[in-house]
Amino acid sequence: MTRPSVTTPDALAQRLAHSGLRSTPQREVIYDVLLKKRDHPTADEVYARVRSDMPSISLATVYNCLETLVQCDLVRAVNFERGPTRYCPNLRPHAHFHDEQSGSTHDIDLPPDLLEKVSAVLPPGYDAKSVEITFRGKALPSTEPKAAANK
Amino acid sequence: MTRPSVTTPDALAQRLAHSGLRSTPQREVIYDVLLKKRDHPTADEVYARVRSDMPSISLATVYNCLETLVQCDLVRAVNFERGPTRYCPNLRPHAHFHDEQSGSTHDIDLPPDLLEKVSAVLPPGYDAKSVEITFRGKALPSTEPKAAANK
DNA sequence: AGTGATAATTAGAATTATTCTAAATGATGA
DNA sequence: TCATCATTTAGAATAATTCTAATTATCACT
Ligand SMILES: [Mn+2]
Ligand SMILES: [Mn+2]
Ligand SMILES: [Zn+2]
Ligand SMILES: [Zn+2]
Repeated sequence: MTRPSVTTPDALAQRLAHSGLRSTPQREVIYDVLLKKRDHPTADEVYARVRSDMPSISLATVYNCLETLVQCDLVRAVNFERGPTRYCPNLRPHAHFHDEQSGSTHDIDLPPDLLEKVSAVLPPGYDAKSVEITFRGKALPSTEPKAAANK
Repeated sequence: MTRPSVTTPDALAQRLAHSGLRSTPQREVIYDVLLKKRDHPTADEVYARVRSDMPSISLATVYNCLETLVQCDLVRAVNFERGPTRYCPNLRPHAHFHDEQSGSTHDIDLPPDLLEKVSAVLPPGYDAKSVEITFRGKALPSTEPKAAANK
C-alpha cells in the first residue's frame, strides 16, 4: 500500500511553484496525460492525446511543457538510440527495457542498492550525478503494459 | 600484457569478410581513425579527421562505413540524450561517463560479473540482448583522456 | 585483358525531431 | 487600470541522419 511519492496531479502546482513557475491548463493536461497512460509517449503522441481535451494547444507548447516538467523533476526524458525522446512520470529508481519487436518501453524497478552498486565501479575522480540503465531485447507479450496499473 | 581481443586494424578485413563485406580504403581509414584517437568522435569529427588522409571521401560514406563497422561488431554506437551519435572501438564490456562540463565521454571498464548482476533485476519474460550503463556528471581534469593509451 | 554482375561510394535532396523567433495572449499585483 | 512578466503560439530554422540515383570500383569468369 505504498504510494508513489509525487505522482499525483496535485503535486504539479507545488512543484512548479517551487521552481517559480505557474500552473497552467496546458501544463496540467499534459501531466495528466502522462499519468493516465504510462507507456513512454513521444512529444507527438502526447500532442495527439492532449488534443482531445484541448484542441487548440500547439506542438511548441507540448515541447515547452514537457521540458518544464522534466526541469521540475516530475518527469524523466528517456532516449533510446536516436529515436524521439519519450516521457516517463515514474519517479522511482528504475531502468528501461526496449522491446525491439514492438517498439514498446517498459519500466524495470530497481532494488534500492543497485544504483549504488553500479556507481561503485567508477574510479576516483568521477562524480556521477545520475546513472541510467537501459536494456534492449525481447519481452514476452504477457509483459506488455496492462491497463494503467498505477500504484 | 593482455591485448584487446579484436581492436587491431588487421582484424578489420576478417570481420568484414565474415559478414560478406569487402575491405575498402574508406572503411580502413575510418577504422584507423577510430583506433588512433579513442575519444568517441561524432560522424562529423570522424569525417574531419579522415579527410587529412583521404580528402575526397564523402560524408555519406563516413556514415555508411561507421554503420558497417557497427554491424560487424567492431565499433559501438554511443548515444547520449539527443546528441549526435558517437563511435567507440572499445570492445570490452564498459559503461560511458559523460562529463557535463567538457562534453567529453569516458570509458568505464566493468568488472566481469556486473552486467550479469544488473541483468538479474529483469523479471521473468524479459530477455535482454544488451545492457547499457551511462553515467552523467563531473570528472576531474586528471581523468581526461590521455594520449591514446591503447592496451 | 575484356565483360558483365555486384558492391561501394558519392553528391545532393529529403526527412525528422527539435529549437528558435517574434508576436499574441494571459496572469499578477502595484 | 496599467505595467510587467510569463506563457503560449505559428511558423521558420536547424541539425543529424537517411535516402536516391548516378558513378565508380571490385570481382569472377572467360
Ligand atoms: Mn531508453
Ligand atoms: Mn552515452
Ligand atoms: Zn520509465
Ligand atoms: Zn566507449
